[in-house]
Amino acid sequence: MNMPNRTCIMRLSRYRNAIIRLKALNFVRVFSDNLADAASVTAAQVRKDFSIFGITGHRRGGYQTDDLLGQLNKILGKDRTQDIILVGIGNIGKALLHYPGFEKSGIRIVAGFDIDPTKYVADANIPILPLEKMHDYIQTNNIKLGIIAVPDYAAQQVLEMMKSAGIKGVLNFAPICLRESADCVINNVNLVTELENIIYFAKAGDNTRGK
Amino acid sequence: MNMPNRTCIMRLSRYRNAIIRLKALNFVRVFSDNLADAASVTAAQVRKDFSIFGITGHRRGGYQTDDLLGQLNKILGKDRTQDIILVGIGNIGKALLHYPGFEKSGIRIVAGFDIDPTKYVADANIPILPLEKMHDYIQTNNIKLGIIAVPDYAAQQVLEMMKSAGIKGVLNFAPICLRESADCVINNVNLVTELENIIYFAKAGDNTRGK
DNA sequence: ATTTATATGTGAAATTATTCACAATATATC
DNA sequence: GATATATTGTGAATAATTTCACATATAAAT
Repeated sequence: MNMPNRTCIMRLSRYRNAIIRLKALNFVRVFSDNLADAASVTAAQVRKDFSIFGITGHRRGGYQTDDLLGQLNKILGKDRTQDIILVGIGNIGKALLHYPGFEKSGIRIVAGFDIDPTKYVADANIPILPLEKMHDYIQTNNIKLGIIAVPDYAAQQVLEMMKSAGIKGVLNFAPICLRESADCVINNVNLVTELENIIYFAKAGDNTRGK
Repeated sequence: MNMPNRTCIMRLSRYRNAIIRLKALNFVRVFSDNLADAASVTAAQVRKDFSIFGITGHRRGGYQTDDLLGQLNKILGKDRTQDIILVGIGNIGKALLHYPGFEKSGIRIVAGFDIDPTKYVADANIPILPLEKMHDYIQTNNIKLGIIAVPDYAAQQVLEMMKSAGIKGVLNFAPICLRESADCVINNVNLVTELENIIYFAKAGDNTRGK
């Protein structure tokens, strides 16, 4: 059995999104070709991805929509609520704090942290607490996931704090490339970089770019 | 000469970020190994990436920091301001509207659009206009780039409107995978998918995932 | 000026990811 | 029930990407 890589898991998420839409259209079963269209990949890729996880369908019968969704939910951790903390209640942080997509998807930001006292709101639905309290909070509540949305110069330090408290996975929006280590997975999302990418390829005119 | 792919351009952006930081530390020259560290790649990768663009350094002397930054700026479109429009003034849209990283990086959101009249602010620094006015605006101002931050069900339609008006590159935050076409580059950024990715690999424990 | 040490630039090799193609088999049809 | 048809599952083939490794050049040292 092959190990899935990052892009494979990303595709699984896309398949799941597609299945949810197809279920809403009363699809009882779904074919690799349908998912391929919805996720902009080939049907062979869909089946290969499924085979990594031992997901099987029926020859000529495709996949049972409900069954498939259940299996993807399990793989992607959708079988329970995922608690996560957010550090940096600035521009991006505030938007993430109230992003409805997270709640819809079983991801719950349980607390926010900042160094700026004017940001503190201890009694809110999602409390905003002093950064000094983060370590305790993580340990007391056994949090394993974090989002970093602080300025670049503070990101590395926040990461170290998170790791020392037991965080195992981080989504980083600070415009600096945080390095992942054996004990902590990192996903760097740099909004400027994403835009620079489309600027480049839009300028190039023809978009014959790879994956 | 090889064609650069998406990940190559993303790496170039990272190298650029690193160079800016190193310049602030008064580095006059920089080695592939330095950039590799900062961007979490290998030194050979850095040199291969540069060779695609004909960027050369000096054997045993590395790269002149200023010169290198200039070349990367040119490739990434930093030699001029990039004007871009934003559709969807919701949670994420508002954050992007005032994201300081864009301005710092020569990216200027020139107008926002929404279907909700309560969002309109015609006389603001960045005007928020009715969606019906987007087509004209794009053509009058010769805009080539757009950001989509609308709900999933509206994203495809907004994309079609953008394309018909002449947009050539789109950064999409709606949680649906928009398909790119020969005349328009698309970058899909799905926040939930990004998180699901770290949820999966953090749970897996060891993070021996590929690129 | 000569030597030495070190970093580049790049083909070749290795690795990783994707697509092809088809046997196996289940569904649908008659 | 038999037959035709469509879709899976997967090894093999291909393609893409990354790493290796070293000849080449150049900066620094003596």
